[in-house]
Amino acid sequence: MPLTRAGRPRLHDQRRPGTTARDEILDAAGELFTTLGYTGTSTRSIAESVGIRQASLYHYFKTKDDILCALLGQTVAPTLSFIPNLLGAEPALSAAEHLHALAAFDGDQLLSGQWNLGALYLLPELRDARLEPFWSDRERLRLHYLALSSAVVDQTGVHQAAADLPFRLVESLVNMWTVPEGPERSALPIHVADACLRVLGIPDEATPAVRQRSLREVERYARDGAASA
Amino acid sequence: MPLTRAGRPRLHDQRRPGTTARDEILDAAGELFTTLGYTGTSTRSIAESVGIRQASLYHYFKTKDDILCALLGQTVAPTLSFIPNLLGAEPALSAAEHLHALAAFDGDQLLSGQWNLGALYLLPELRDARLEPFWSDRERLRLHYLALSSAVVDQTGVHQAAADLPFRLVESLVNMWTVPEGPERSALPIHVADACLRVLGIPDEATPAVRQRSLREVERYARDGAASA
DNA sequence: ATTATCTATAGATCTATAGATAATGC
DNA sequence: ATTATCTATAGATCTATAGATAATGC
Repeated sequence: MPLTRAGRPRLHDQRRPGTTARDEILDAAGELFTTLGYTGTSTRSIAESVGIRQASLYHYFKTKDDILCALLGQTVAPTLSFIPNLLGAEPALSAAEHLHALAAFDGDQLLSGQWNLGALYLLPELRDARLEPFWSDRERLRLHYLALSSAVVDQTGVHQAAADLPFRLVESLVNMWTVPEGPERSALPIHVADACLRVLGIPDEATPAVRQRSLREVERYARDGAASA
Repeated sequence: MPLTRAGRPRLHDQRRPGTTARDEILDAAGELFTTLGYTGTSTRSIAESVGIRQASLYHYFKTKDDILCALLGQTVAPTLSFIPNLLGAEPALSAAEHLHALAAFDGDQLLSGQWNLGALYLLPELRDARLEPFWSDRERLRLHYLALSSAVVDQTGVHQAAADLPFRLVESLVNMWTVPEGPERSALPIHVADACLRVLGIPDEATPAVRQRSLREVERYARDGAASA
């Protein structure tokens, strides 16, 4: 266990959490990209915020884009890999239960990170072609929400136009980062998941039963499923 | 009626709609800021897109910020000035009717412009102090949604956490600009307004009556109110 | 004279690369 | 030898200003 690492020493002590320099850079970039935007954040400001020189970033990332891609990879992927788990639940989940569990898990992902990484998807410069893989992941997620919601409105009789709204409701959690950390904020994802049901025409009286089954699946995954993945 | 205007002639013909150079600039900036972001748009690209030289922008706007401010002024203000009209309706509107009308009008504003100007509020660089007046206008609007929604959930028994969601649902229309222009898209604001009621616990069966009264107020304003303002 | 544009440019960035330097590891 | 950092810098931007120029208006 070396007391110091190989390579020329830094001029400044570590300022950012993370066991590797790469993680320190991603932490700084996560904060700056989400607060100042991608183009609004210079590689120099990232480096300063880590406590290294601007050129040293390029030892870990080929371009500024690469830093953004590494951050984006942390966002949609966990929710996408949660989906097969819901599809395989025994006994099978109803569309409403599946949707509720998805919304609760996804919402929790969006709010629980150190920085508001979900907001990166709202940056206009992200529409660029080089970032297409991340958009198509997100689009797959949206279509999954849409299919589940569509099945629900078929039963409740609410207009099909409502089927896009659960995805939008969960997405809007990225605009709720102003809520201070605490029990109120932690409860937001479940309130939003409940709201997804109401917006599709499921009466409020029917939600406790759906919520109970849904949260059981989410917690089971948090306990077993994620560990085995 | 002069055939040509005073001042040195431009090198290129007009490319942008608008009767004044200022409007041409705002049109170009509206497109570029909403698609590439604020920092991602250079003053040179705005000028090129208008068909003038970069320095000529500064005859109309003191700084790049000034261009953004002029665009932001076009967004929240119309909805805010619609509110007194709803408060003065005779006979008085119920909270649900008032909320529905507000959502339908606001949603229509967000979708009907030439560019997706509502998305400017999602740009992270906008959090800056110099743009504070626009944020506080938007916050006033949010609190109005919140008060109305709060009154509705008091009656339906749905959890208070739902009271922030109608504002978020309407706001999410800025992420629906991908829907192609046509009847489906024009119907979105009303579907979202309906969804605001369901999310607060009003059953779908009760919405047609609310919608009827709400849309009567919106149309009355479109006919008389806005003209007199 | 006034106006709206133009050309030219200052001075401050910005990203990325080249290559030196100062540690550890073998 | 390998690694992680550093210094230095090229070349391409970017915003904003100064001042020339080519119209109309009186």
